[in-house]
Amino acid sequence: MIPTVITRFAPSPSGSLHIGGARTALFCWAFARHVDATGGRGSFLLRMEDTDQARSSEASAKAILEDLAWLGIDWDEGPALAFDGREIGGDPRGVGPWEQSRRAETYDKYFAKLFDHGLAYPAFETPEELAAIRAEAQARKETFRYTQRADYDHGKAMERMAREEHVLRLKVPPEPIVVRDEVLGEIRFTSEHFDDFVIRKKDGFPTYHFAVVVDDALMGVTHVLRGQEHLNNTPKHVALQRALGFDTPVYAHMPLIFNEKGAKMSKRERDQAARQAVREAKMTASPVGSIAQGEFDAWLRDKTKQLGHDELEALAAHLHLALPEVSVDDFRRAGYLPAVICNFIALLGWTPSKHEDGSDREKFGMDFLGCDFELERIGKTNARFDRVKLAAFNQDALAALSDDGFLAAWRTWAERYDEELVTALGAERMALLAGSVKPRVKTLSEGRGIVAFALSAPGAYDAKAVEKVLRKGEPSGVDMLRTFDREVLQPWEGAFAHEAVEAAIAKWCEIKGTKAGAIAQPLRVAITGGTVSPPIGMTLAAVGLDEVRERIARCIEAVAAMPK
RNA sequence: GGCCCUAUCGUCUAGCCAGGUCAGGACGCCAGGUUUUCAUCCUGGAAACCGGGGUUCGAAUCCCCGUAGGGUCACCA
Repeated sequence: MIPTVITRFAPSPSGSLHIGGARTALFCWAFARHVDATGGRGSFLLRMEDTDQARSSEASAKAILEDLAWLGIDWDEGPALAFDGREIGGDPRGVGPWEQSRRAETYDKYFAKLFDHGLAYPAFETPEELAAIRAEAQARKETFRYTQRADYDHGKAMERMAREEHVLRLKVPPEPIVVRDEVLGEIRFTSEHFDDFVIRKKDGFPTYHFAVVVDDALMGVTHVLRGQEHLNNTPKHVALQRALGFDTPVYAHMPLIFNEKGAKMSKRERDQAARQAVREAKMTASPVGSIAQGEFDAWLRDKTKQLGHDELEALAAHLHLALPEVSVDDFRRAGYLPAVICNFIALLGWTPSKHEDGSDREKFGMDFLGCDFELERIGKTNARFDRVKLAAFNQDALAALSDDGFLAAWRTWAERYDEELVTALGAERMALLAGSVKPRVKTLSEGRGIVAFALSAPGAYDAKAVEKVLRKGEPSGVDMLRTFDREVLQPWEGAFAHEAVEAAIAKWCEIKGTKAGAIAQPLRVAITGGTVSPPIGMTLAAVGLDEVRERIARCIEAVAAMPK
């Protein structure tokens, strides 16, 4: 059965998949699934726009594929990828290849068609010449538009083409173009606002505008969902479709995702944050070995320059700076759940249907999104990316997991991004602590902080806690620790398990006629150095009997040595 | 600067298209409560229709003008 609706996501493999791209892909995916759910047949296809030879890389293409797959955004047609037991992609209709760099023959055919019909013509100005003309126009406060020169001579142009570098431009007819957009309505562009734009670069590759129109048409794309930054490109694409005799697909331009500052979220955000911190710290020498001084200077001066991921992380660590997550991979490393990311970004610019009882819906999974996604509920206003709310969503989702489910997610994450934690903690203690970590973290990466006490003895004791919990009172906390150690820990028999410890503490307190806090807090300080930790039984069990007694002894000693 | 888009709590938004509700929800914030700490959890609260004109008995909702924000102006995509 031939799909009735075909959507596509066509990233440029020149970096990592950022959150805005992920949302575009998600909406394209969701719309295709929605068509499936309503009796039609939808297909979501993935294409790589790699016509920029200098910037594109295969590594980036692969990473983008993986990021999408990890998010659960599977493409029906496109590059093949095996991920997590799923076989994604393929070419059931035979409309590939999916990399534009491999479609040169196809483009050449359509270039020839346009050229033969006099709808495209060569131009010989160099980029420098064009830049000069633009600068002149700008000095006169005019906008430069390229139109065919009055003295254009086709015969001469043909001759020059054979021996001179040139581009191909589309001869755009002087008529207004009305774009029908599913989100924004009808938008009228008058002809004086677009020019004879380049469709083939001097290296022979098509420009984005040309490739996108040809590929969308040949691949049967029926619905183009993309960000509003493309709105001004649309009349160009429509002009091209007319020249080539293609149908115009349905367009839906969605609102942009903004950063905290209210500007379009950009891949350069992390570098900007780091650069600002460096300036504020008045740092001039590269503090990280892997960043050469020359590179550091250039990066500091040129705000378009980006450092490698690891270099940037190292620099941020040196500055004690938390870099904002921008790409899908950033969020993955930080320990956000893919379903939460999808849920959250779906809410940026789109609203789900209400619950049956009329109340607002906010939390939902991919299955629901695939059924519920309708174009008419896409909004028009740009949305600020609220990291705090995303974190709250992630925390809720984590908390909703069963203990085993959380453990699995935590371990999978740690095995990939914090191998040392897995080794140091061990499978058993990780399982023991998972239930305590679960309600205390917003992201999986925060787990390490919660279990830090189990990894090593405190290096120092919080002064305030020592004063309040260990020194004050009669008997003092230190006295309580001594007695507790002597009466409960020293004679301990059997497994030193969470519940057993908890029960022993409760019983001991009853006998002593004190509140549980009177011993729990001193124990916390002795074991962790501070007053905050998981339930006391769990805290002790995770550390182990011998180590607990050792830490108590060391704490008592340390407190005695501390100044009052 | 030209063109294009947009405008409801601090933020994401419902309500607008088919004018009439104390303008609803979520995150955050504040105040209580539960709890051996922290976190979780529960209850309550403050918090918005950008401004000005119209149309109308009645405007967040329709129209116009301002203002503000954003996007875009490449041989990048």
